[in-house]
Amino acid sequence: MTMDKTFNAAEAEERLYRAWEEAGAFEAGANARDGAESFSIMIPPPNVTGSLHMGHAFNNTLQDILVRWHRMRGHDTLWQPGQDHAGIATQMVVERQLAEKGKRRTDFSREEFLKKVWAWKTQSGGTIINQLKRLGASCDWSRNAFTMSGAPGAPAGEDGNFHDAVIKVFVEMYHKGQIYRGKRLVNWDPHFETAISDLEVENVEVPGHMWHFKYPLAGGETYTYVERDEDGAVVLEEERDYISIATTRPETMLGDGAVAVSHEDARYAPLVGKLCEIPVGPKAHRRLIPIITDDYPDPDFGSGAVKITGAHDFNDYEVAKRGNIPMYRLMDTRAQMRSDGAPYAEAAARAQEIAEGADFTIEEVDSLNLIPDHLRGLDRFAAREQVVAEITAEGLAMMTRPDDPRLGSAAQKSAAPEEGGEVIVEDLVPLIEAKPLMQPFGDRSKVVIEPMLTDQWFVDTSQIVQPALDAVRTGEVTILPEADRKVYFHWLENIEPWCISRQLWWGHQIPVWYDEDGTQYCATSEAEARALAGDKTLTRDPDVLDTWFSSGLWPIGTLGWPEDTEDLRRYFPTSVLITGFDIIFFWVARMMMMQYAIVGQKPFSHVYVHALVRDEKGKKMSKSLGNVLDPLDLIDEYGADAVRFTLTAMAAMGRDLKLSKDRIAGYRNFTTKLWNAARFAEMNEAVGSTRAIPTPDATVNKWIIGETAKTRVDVDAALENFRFNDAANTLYSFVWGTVCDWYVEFSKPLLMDGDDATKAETQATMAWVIDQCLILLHPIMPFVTEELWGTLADRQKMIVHADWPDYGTQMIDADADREMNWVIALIDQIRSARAQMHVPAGLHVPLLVTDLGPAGRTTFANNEAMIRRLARIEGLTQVDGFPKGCVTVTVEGGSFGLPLAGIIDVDEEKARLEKTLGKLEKELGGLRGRLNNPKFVESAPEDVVEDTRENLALREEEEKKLRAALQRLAELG
RNA sequence: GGGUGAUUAGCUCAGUGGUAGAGCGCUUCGUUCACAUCGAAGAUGUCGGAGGUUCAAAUCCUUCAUCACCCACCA
Repeated sequence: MTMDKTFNAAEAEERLYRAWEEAGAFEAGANARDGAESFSIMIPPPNVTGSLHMGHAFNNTLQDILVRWHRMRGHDTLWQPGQDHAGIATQMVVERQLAEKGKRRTDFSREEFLKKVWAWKTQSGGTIINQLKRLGASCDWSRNAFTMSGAPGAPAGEDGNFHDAVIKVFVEMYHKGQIYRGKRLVNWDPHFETAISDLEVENVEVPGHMWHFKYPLAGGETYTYVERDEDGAVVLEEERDYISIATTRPETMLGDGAVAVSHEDARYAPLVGKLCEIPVGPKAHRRLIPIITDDYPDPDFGSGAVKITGAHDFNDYEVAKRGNIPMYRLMDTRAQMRSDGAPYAEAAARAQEIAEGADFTIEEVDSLNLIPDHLRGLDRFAAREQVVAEITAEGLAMMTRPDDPRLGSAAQKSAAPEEGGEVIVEDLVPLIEAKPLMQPFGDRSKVVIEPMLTDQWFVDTSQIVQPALDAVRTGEVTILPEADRKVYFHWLENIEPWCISRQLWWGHQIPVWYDEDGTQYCATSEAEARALAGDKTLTRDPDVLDTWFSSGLWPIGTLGWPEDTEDLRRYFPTSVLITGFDIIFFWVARMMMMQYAIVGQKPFSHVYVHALVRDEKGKKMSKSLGNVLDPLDLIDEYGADAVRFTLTAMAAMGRDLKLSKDRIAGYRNFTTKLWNAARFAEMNEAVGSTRAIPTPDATVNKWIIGETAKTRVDVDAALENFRFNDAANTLYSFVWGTVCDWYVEFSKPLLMDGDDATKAETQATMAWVIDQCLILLHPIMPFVTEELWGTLADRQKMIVHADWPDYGTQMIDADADREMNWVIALIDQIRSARAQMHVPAGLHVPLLVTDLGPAGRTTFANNEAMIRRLARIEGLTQVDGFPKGCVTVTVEGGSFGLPLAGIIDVDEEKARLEKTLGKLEKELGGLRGRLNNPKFVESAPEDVVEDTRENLALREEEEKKLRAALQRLAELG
């Protein structure tokens, strides 16, 4: 049988993966030794809507390396796969499909809609599984989990415990007082009409505008406004009948409950406790609001006076809570100005009573619609234009931008300096936009988030955060790299209540029922709630839970909790979590809190946080930039092994990796190199399935066994410490640089011209070495190694279950090591000299030697065939002195000459030797300088001093020989 | 505003106290029977600047500069 010249990845990968699956190679516990320790990893569940992107490829390659490594080591290994139901993202996909048919979600009942989502999930949810398989991920697919398995309405085949686990956790935490419902200001997404958490919004700065408006004082009252500079000198003093308010959101003026100034702001001190008028709305019903003090206003910013709109701004919300200021909600769920409730006049009248001190409740205030009738139903941005235009027309706008198209001609007039337009400004105004949603519809919704006062469910994180902090502080859970510990601590130490309710349909519906009076009944089922409620009519809370609430239970939920399962005992707590830095808060921190809160144990022992995959220019890959590299395309082009190896080799801890196709091509070449080394072995019958470590006589064979042992030790140490790139680079240089460049070349004369015994032991050694390469590479490059493993010999087991070696550095033969290093140095020197002297490749010349001692002579003789072949020389000739026109090379213990008179240029040789000498002298200078420094000899460790001395002696010897060679050249010239 | 990281060969990056490295690219040579997705040889660095600690600094400390990211953001 003849092997092809290259590995056909496209053909082999699917076949090999199928073979693994058919053999049950990835099942939990496969290849485990009796009584073996367990090793378990939970996959970060990709969104069920997702398709494999570079981040997944990176993340799962690293997991697969660890999993395959542990499995080969005979550990009881589990890689738990699964998908996340991804509330918003999934609902969005299905809603878009409906939109194409001109339908909306609300055209269907909740049950009908959910049926469609499930149908979509059943049909398309497996996409990412197949893509992970293409990458070679060795998950136990028989256990594939889903964060909504077992939910009501789930079709056949979607059964499981996850829903029950989620509900049980909610109920338990509710009854412990760790979950509560309350009216709070939350980030509201007006497009999806749901609350989202702080983590799901992104602050972006866009050019905006800050308006300054006059709020007239009640009853036409006036005061003296005095502004001073830093030294207290008066810079402005004038009578005013208004207070100036700056805002970026004029439309929210309709909901102002007060104006706040700093306690220390002398300018406004006379006004505190008085009323001012909101300069918007029908003149007959303008509302008056109190001027109060609070710590929040900064006297140096804007006018120093802040309007307080508790229902639509996070800072105002805090002020309003402190000062018992009513919070008037202005918009509906789509962020359009409210059109519900009583007419404006009625609401405004009631608001006026409240402003003047009447008692009120949050609910009552929330029911008041303070939108003037002509603005009702307008989009918030249209309302803003309208409000600005109206105020401006009244002459109450102080500063504005004359060219602002939203303002119209009235604005331009009012901005004229003579009419009190003080300064023309354009500020950067922070807006809050929705974060990018998940794949495949990755573009952000672009909708501007509206802070909205709504009833939501919260986890009181302050009650459950402590164990999550302690675990990392004490080292019970380790986080790598170190820098990410700080990120983790910082967030948890400043944690806010976690809003877990979402106004969606797709998700775990909150297990709380209300009776007519609004009393809550939290229970695991409606029957249970009914039992609590007696004969009252119950309605269930329509909200669903934040996706991260359920994925926070991923470790225990996938292992069968709340049942006390065998799996939990075997695989929990899990060993390692491998994840991207972008979900430390979303997921890692929450899993920590939740697992401790529910089962009182850590979810995992180690967290390895990896960085982002960027494009070759260092840009984040994004659809809008068009710089996305699709891992599946790359796998098609270069093979999964090359893609995996590239990601592994670039996985330096804590640093983003810039991916380029050149790099992948380079590692594809590496698979070809490995393939051809194996092909060479096969052609020379250096193959076999023996597992015993060979015990050869030939030095070169002893040497390569020691090199292999070093490599195994280094690879294990690297993987033990999550230094994936070290593992990859160690293997790369061993396979290419040591095995292919040297050992295979050394073996050729032995295999072709050696005696039978030498040939046989070399075949055996090479077979073993190649097998070791395959085994050690298998976790990183599973496909090509499995293919070669099967091609080279009949095996008892596939390589996926091959025994990971445990031999160590005791296999290094120090004499063999020294000898081969000498041989390699000699060959290097001769090659280098030949190349620089332009000696034709075809010319083999004798190697002359004057001063090689008996030991060197033996070493040379032992390896003569190899040296002759690789350095292209004829035999060794003892001479009394080198003839004229001889190229000289020096190695430890001797100098050699290549008689090339008439072929080489004497001047070139002289230049070459002088260059070598120059480098040598620089080095000698350094060495001598150090040894002449008494402090160095005193302070440096003994072995360092000793090494330096030895090195100096060697270099001095070399220097002598080089000088002699130069001397001969001089005589010649 | 707070925090974290980065700055090393033309490019992308390893390298946490002891003689500056890899891959890619570049130059020269090579059709020897594993591999041209290859081989051999070669050039290229005041390790961001400035101080300091040390016998010894790319590495530790201070400071500055530039870049990146994260968090919180003044109405």
